[in-house]
Amino acid sequence: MVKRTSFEGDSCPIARSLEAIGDWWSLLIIREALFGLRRFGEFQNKLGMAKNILSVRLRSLVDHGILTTAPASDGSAYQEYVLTPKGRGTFPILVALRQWSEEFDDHPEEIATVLVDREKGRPVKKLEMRAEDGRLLSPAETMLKPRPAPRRRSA
Amino acid sequence: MVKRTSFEGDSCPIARSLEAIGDWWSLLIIREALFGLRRFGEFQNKLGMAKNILSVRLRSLVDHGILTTAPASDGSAYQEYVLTPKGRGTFPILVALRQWSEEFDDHPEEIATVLVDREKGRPVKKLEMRAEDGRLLSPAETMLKPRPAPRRRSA
DNA sequence: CTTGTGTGGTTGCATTATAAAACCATCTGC
DNA sequence: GCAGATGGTTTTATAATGCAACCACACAAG
Repeated sequence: MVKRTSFEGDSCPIARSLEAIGDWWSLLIIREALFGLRRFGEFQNKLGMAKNILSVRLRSLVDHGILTTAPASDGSAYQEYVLTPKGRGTFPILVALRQWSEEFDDHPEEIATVLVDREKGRPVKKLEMRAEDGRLLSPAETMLKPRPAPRRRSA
Repeated sequence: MVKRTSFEGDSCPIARSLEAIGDWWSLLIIREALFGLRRFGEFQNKLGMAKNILSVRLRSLVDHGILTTAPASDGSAYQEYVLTPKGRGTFPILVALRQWSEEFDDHPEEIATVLVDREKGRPVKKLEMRAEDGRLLSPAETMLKPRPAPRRRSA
């Protein structure tokens, strides 16, 4: 087989995430969905992508439990694509991508929008990683540990 | 042209990030680089990917300023690929991807490792988004604002 | 009921990206 | 200088992507 390698079954959680949303368009579709887009035509218009590709991606996102198809909403007989909790859970990923661009992009002046605190209108802080006890952690202060054995039948 | 659409020049910072690291392999290469891998063969062995693809990806990452080629390190006349600050800045993205998988994966028992606080050995908390004044923010408490006009020649 | 229009796709075909394997150049040890 | 390891490039085949054309259905007007 010469097909694109799949990360399904890989034990690395990063690879597993990429398997679901690691392609060219999925995260942008999710971005628009977080913004409230729901209809096929809305996505197609906003993203300017080919309809067949959009079709395939939407199906894939539904298969991965990120979107779900709702029968209707405004009376029309068409269906809509709405985010599941899993889909909404990608928000930190999008924020991290956004902040990386804001911090390191070679042409930051071309970035059109800033993510702000709705209440104060001020930019949000960089994502913070904290220990269980609340200490702020740098990458160097973390490490990977083998997953603890799953406790059996003890709820 | 029928080539893959490029997000270069797009005003959305998420699209701009994806332009650099939004493909199948780049984030995994970066993941290994964060782990300390530096040599072509190390990447190739660890990731099990085709050498030509690795070659293309490494070049692309270097072009995007995420990796840089260091002339040597252990005396051998080969070059190494090391992360730039921009490259190390992707850490939160990888953490976000990891945590998303940990929280929503259909088969979490297949995930091999946990990211822990090095000092205590306890899992790190979920990434937190905070306002300038320290308030913890949910997605709904944020919004996008047009980028403030760049102040000209005022330092 | 027939025609027209908009939405939501699918199909066909050309182009590009990805993958495996073979190949090649350079370095390293001897 | 020869054998093997390292670090790639080239070749060739398959899969993914993108555009355009097409089709199905709903709805509205005439």
